[in-house]
Amino acid sequence: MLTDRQLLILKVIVDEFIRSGHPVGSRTLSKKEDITFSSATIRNEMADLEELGFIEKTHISSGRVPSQKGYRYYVDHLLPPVRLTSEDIQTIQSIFHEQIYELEKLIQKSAQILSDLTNYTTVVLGPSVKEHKLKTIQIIPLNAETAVAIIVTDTGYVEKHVVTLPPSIAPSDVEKMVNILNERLTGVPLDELTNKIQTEVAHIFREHIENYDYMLRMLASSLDLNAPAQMFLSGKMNMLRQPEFSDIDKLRALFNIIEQEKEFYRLLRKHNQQGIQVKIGTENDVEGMENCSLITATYSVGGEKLGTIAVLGPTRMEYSRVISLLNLVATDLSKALTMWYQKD
Amino acid sequence: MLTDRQLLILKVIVDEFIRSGHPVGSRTLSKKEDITFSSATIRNEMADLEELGFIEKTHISSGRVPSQKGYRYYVDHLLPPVRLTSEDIQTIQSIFHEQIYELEKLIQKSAQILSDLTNYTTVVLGPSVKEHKLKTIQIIPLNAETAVAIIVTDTGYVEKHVVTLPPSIAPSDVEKMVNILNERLTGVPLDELTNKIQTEVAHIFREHIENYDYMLRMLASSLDLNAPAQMFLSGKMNMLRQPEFSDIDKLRALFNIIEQEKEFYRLLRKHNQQGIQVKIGTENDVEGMENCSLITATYSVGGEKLGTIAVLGPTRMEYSRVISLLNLVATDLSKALTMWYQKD
DNA sequence: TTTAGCACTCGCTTTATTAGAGTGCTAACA
DNA sequence: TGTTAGCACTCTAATAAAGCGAGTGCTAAA
Repeated sequence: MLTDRQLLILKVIVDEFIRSGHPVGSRTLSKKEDITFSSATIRNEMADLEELGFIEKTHISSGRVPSQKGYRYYVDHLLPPVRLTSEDIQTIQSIFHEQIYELEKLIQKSAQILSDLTNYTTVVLGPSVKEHKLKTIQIIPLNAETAVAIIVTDTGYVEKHVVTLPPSIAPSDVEKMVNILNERLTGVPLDELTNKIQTEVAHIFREHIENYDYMLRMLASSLDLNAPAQMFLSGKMNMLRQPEFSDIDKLRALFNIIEQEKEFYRLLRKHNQQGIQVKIGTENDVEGMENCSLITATYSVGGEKLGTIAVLGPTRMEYSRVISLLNLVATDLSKALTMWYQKD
Repeated sequence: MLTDRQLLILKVIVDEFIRSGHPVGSRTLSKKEDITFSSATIRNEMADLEELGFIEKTHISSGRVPSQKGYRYYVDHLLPPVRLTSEDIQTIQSIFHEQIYELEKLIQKSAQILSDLTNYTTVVLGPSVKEHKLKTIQIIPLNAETAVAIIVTDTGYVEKHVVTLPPSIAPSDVEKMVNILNERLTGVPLDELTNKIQTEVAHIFREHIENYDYMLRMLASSLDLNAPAQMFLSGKMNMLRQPEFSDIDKLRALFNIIEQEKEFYRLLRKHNQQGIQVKIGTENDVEGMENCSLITATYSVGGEKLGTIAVLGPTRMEYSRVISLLNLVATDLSKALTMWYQKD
């Protein structure tokens, strides 16, 4: 539908606008090396491209700016193949060459490096803990009334809850309880714990433990992991550098969304298939993100999706570079995690 | 040195400037209810106050603005006694009436409520974990190579480290080790752990544990709590509302400081005596905080300082209100914590 | 000592002016 | 028929000029 020349012009407009941030005029365009025809010709073509909705004017006699549709087309069909500099590659691989033993740290580091390299904001949705398998439960009494319940998973994830104990409970009962729990529940995925306790543990408790009812309720409440999945954010402040957010009100609107985290959680969860996904402007379907694009990738272990890693920037984003970087980080992260999980 | 009338004028200028954010002129002042004399008189007095350095002009024919010295005098001698609204008081006390069993949550909540009520940023320096006493150490093997070491203190604080085990170690040895550690170290403050291990535990290890050397080093590294004390921040984005930071560059400078956390840590640590402390502008001695004031208070248990809670805002801050709120929160937090600790 | 009055100073807002970048259209050219 | 040069026109952004208003300092009178 679009001629080669139109495609060329569209591509150069987007490239140039991403580079400079200013609307692109026909004269500027005609001076680009790839362009062999005159500014008048370009003007004609631009009029067509505008009619088709790929580019827009900011005012009647201004240069052109890519529309959302234009960005979409650019991302889908015109992305220049960007080779990352070896510096970038090295920076990224350096984190994965270090021996890092903590999942959270590794993820946090990935997010940080990505936001540093892109100058945008990075969001990572951590692996859902629900599928991790219980390694051990410990209940450690702190004083007469309270104890801290600690759950450790096979991935090294640790969660703690401070709980109140019934005043009458015997220390030996707590110990007995913990033993029963570990005996029965080790290896069970966290999201099945509550169930399993009801079906398999409850009746044993009933036999052996005083106050079993109270204890069961306590367990249920502290095992009910309301924390859905950890979210890691890095480079929030990079948004301050983007000229599209030099307006303090827009900035505030955006930060509101970022700080809420809820929306992001939804957006990142949506991404289910493998590979890179680019959502431009209103495609995100979040009020206040009309001027933002979100590029997401999943990371996985042995083909099974673990979480999502994403870069948030203005629609005028360096798509090509960000996609390449994100791809690399996601791949390396997946590799690192696969190694990690294989140790079991 | 200052006449009563000058004091009155200074006070009204500061109050009015804090309220409106605009330089205060003699005519505006003369209309205030407390003021019984004419604008010309005020002009004369203002000239004197300016000469003494308490107020400044933003330009030659502008109204007056408090200087840093002016704020200082105001805070030291002219603070209007503010009675908090009962709403404010209720809001604050509501958090402390709930039963909250986790120290971190309680502190985080205090910070949040304070930033919500003041519309400024709140920083809390958590209790230094170093003085907490060890309740138990657990080492939970995850797979052949790694284990997670968990430290629990008498306050319910939990810290974890993923560690590598030497391939040759026997599970029974790990168990033995943990037993020895708990036997010898329970009740020892965290910052003495390393020491105690060297003096009391090392030789026992030597007798009973293979690879004792490696294990000791591992323990040392995972017990060396480089985390000095947790810092909780709340309401960072409130700074976006302050007109003094409508300039994006100033905003960025400030956020840089806030995100670094290092400076704050230093500032909050400095505050050692009891009571409220107000640091205005350059008194903070941090580049980029010339336009900010920091109001700090300590919270404590039984008279012993545990941590610091602070509100950061522009020099044009509602000192009176913030001081009252901070005072209340710090007091209530101390009470709540005293209750908490008494349970032992 | 206080106050009224007045000349004067600036910052801020509005209005004009201009330069520059860009467009659309037309007519001529290959 | 597609391409290009040329031209009139539009609009922004930057700069200058003008007027308003809030405020000052000084003087002289009460």
